[in-house]
Amino acid sequence: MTGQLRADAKRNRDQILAAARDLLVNQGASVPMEEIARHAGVGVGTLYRRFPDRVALLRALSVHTVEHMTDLARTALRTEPDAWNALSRFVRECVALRLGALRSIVDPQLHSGLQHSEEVRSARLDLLGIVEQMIITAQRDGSMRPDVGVIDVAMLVSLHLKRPFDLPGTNAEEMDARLTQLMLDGLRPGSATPLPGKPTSLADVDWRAER
Amino acid sequence: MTGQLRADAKRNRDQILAAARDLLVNQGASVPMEEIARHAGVGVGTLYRRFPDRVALLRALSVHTVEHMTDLARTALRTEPDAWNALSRFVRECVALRLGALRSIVDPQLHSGLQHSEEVRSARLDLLGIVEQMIITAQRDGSMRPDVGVIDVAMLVSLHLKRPFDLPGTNAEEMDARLTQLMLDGLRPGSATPLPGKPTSLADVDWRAER
Amino acid sequence: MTGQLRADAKRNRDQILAAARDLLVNQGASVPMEEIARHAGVGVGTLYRRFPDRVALLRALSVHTVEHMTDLARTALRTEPDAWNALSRFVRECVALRLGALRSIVDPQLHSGLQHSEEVRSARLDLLGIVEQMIITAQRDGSMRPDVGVIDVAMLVSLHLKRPFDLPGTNAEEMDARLTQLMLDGLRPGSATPLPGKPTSLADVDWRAER
Amino acid sequence: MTGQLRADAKRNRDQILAAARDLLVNQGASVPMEEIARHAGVGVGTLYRRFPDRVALLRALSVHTVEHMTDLARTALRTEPDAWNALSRFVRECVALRLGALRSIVDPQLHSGLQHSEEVRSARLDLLGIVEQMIITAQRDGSMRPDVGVIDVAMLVSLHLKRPFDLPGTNAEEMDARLTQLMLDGLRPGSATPLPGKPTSLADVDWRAER
DNA sequence: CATGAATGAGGTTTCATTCAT
DNA sequence: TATGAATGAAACCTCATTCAT
Repeated sequence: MTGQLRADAKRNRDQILAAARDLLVNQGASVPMEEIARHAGVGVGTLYRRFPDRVALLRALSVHTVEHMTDLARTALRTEPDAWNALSRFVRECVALRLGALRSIVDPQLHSGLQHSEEVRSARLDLLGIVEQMIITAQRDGSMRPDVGVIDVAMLVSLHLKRPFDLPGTNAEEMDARLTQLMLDGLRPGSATPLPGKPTSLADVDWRAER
Repeated sequence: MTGQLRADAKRNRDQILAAARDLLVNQGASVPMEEIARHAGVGVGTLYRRFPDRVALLRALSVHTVEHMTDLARTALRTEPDAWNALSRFVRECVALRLGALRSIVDPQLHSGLQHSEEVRSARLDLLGIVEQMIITAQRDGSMRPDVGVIDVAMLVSLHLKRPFDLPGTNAEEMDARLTQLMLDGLRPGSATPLPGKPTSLADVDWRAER
Repeated sequence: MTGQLRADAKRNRDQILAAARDLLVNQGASVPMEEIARHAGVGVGTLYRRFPDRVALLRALSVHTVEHMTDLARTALRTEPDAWNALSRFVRECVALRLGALRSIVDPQLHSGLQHSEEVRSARLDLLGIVEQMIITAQRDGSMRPDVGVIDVAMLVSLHLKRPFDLPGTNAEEMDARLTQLMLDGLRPGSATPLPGKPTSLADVDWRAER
Repeated sequence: MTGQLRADAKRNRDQILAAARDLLVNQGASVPMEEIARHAGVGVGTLYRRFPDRVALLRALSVHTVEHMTDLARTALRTEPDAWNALSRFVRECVALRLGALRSIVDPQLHSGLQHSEEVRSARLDLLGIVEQMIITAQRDGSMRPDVGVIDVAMLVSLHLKRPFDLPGTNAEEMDARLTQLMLDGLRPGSATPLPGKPTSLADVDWRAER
């Protein structure tokens, strides 16, 4: 009985998250709460009942998205023949789905770190752990240049989550695919040029300090 | 006397543009006009005298920035030994100066195309013309993969103008440099993987239609 | 079975009234209905089933409180040696219990008279009747100045129901007691100064007109 | 020239404070900001330009009012033949003008101490200093009971600032005057009954701790 | 009948823009 | 001409009340 009610509530919650994701990705970080509510087919009150304020919504969205990415990563790792293929499939999927909580939606510069709840942080660590594993294996296989680390890849991906602009004579999906491929090619050993500094691994980051 | 006034006016205009750039790049697209005016050391009234509204300011800023980029490109082309070096230096400089971060702020998607004044368009064409020239030459030299076009490069650069996030254990400038290098390596022939679609050249774009 | 239900219902009602009184007295007139419900350990729905709206709740609370005051008055009259002692004990008890703080919360000025249900009015008349009786007797005894009426006393008491503010170096109960005593001393014949106007007795009030 | 502008601004500020006082006194602490603005004849924006938020407005109102009271006190002390007369005139004037920032408008219980800016505190200390001086002198003269202190009087006055409710057959001003007189009579030596505790003087209060 | 989810009107606050000085 | 005050539309958020389960 309560289960029933919860079902409705859950559906609403999901619709809100979906609407928020759509609008944030397509129209930028300043979409009015009312518009999100409208798109989700609920009243503002409902939105605010689920998410006490804008930041809470963004946080929930982050977690949700990162978890989705983690699923994709795990599946890729399980399904693809080798680590490099897993990584590149994962990256392509993230870009195609514009799964951007890694950074572009919940932008540190814009929201000054408010979103760094423990929940977000730990979801992110899970994900990055898997990606790092892919990277290490691919490097061991010789299919990836040895001088890059998870953080390099994470940032690269997060940059590519920004939607490239539409130009007449250009197709958005194709553009995405091209740019992603160019990025992946840059991670290959073939044309590697020495990088300044050292790769940062997960262990190198002081997550505590990440204000 | 008018000369005096003009000088003052010019100084005001420049201060406003500088302040706007700083604030927009560092604090995001929603900086209030009043804050821009304050940082420029003028009243809002003065700001509005120079730029009739927010969009006009952003447009002016775009033009200004693109012109700066054009200077850099020309200089690089003149100074560097070959086209590839010119291109990579140009790209590095743009990223380091975060030039054109405005491209991402004054984003077609975000600001619904209002900024496509003739002025912006033509400044941009100038710039892209030079870049395309660099690309074609570099490709002829064999120092750049042949399957990319200006638009690919422009979008790639524009993605990299987004400031990567700060992580403890990471240095922002170094990070910038690493990511830029990875991007440039992806443009080399060494590890080129076939790209979907065809490269778009300047001539392929129907600039009229670019709403 | 209905008996059971009734018992439950009664308990709910009482819990709601108690919670409402606590919160209204301590946190002011703007306590949300949801918070009252929560404190009473019921859902909002239940609260609204018992009291159709906020005003109805306040009305019920008024009646409840006034009835409690009436009990105190009757008991004081029965127990104390004389009318003055009865009156002062009654007043002290009201202040100590902050009874009728609702009078000030459910304030005619504040809530535009909505609460003047017949029920409230008649409960109030009962109470004031007893108090007037105390006053008349005390005045006859010579223990109270003759130029004050029930309305004076009622208003005086109602003013003292406002909680005095806490100051470090001050004890709230003691402060209450001191101020109440000062008020009572003012009602004595000892230092009486002529008052402007005439005392108003119950009979002088046109309760019909009290919108 | 700026002086001119300031003059306008000043006038607006004063109108806002006046409107706020009226509405707060007559309609309670929850008057909408918009209504205050409307009554002051300005737009909401103007109100918010002068007072960053509701609390700031209340604070300013407090200071303003306390300063007015201080004027009244000083004048009374200068004009009246003795301290007791000065004190009672001062009290009567405060009540008549409903000058209530001492406590009833800016209610600690309602606004949880936010209003305790240094400005308010010091204005209040000034006022209380003068009142204490009146009290001490009056007590020395034998015209006031010796067992009360400033804090007693301050609280008494603050209680009386609440507007007594209108009853048909009753005149508000007269009622005010009667109640005030009763309070003053309670402060006389004539009918003094021992009070619990000790009087608190200004020096006894730890103003630092007054959260 | 109890519950708590949903609703939306209304209050608070911000900010682009206009206008008086 | 520069200034900053004023304006009001629009965003954010709260809460009284209704309604589905």
